[in-house]
Amino acid sequence: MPEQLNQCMPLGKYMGVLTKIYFGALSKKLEHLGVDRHFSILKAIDNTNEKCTQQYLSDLLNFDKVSMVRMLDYLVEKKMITRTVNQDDRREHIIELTTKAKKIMPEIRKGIAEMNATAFKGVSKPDREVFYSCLTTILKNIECLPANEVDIKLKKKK
Amino acid sequence: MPEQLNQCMPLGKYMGVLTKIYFGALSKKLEHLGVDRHFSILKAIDNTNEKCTQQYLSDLLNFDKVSMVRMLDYLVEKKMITRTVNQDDRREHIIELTTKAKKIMPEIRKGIAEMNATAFKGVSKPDREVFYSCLTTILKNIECLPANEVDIKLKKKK
DNA sequence: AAATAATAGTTAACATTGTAAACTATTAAC
DNA sequence: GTTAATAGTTTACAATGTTAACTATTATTT
Repeated sequence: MPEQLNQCMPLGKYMGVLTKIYFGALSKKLEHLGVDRHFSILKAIDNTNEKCTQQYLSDLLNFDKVSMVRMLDYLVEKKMITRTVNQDDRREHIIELTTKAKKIMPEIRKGIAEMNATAFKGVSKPDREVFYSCLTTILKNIECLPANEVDIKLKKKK
Repeated sequence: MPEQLNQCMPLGKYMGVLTKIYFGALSKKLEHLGVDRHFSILKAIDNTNEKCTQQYLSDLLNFDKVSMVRMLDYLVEKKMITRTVNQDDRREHIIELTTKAKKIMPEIRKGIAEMNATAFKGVSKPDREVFYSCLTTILKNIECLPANEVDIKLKKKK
């Protein structure tokens, strides 16, 4: 059992492996749609009721905007999303799912649900709630760093 | 609060930022020793009583062996570790800290402890225990995947 | 004992993501 | 109306992951 958080980093890596596993078949069916983060992006777009801009997605999923541009380029190329200029604020691009993407959303949701079921097998519901609550606290703590500790610029939004 | 694990991935990324913050000064003092994972490696070597081979470190810290070679190359270059062939099994290399590295271990331990204190601020001890226990279960669940789901090769050790 | 398989480590090539800087276009603020 | 801020893009570079091929050494098999 890890004693310190700096020994827990493989979680992200392993979840990447899980994603590959649960979306392997779906990925092949979709001309090898990238598997690592693209499914999370599609789900996030689908979940969003308000206008979905690239900045919004970057903030929500915590990808930097350069990587977001690259990933959205990829999804456009794969005909999974469309990018249209927002006429109310022409700096923004509205991201929307194509019909092709909408059709596979049920499979994506199912894959993500199965992934989570596998990960949390044997963890009780209350424990799971504590886990997510801790995770939330940690993420908050980490984002709100004491100003005296640091190069402030690390805290600033890019 | 995240509902599903695939939305929690920034934890690893943020911990990287924290590492940079808590080791920024130390890093500068050490001719800009890389900050992201090198401190964890040094701590792992220092913690190890048994013989410390590259394979052992890869397994412990969950870095693949190619990356481990690169990072150890870097640490050798920075004169923080030595690599010596194990005369009992000449395939293995024993990794040891140099005196230079041993001297800064207290600072590294302090930095890691402060990092964890920051991350867990406001999380009760029992909750923290549940958190780590969940994390352990999740990591176990993810490593022991049901064989019918997958490309078995993903499970194999590299 | 010799052939074969497995292990530890290395190297090269490539893909992905993060980061920083410079840039355009557009909107907001003074 | 000038200046500042925001959304997005592009380029270049660094770090890590992945695969495959490779050497050297040790263990296993026959």
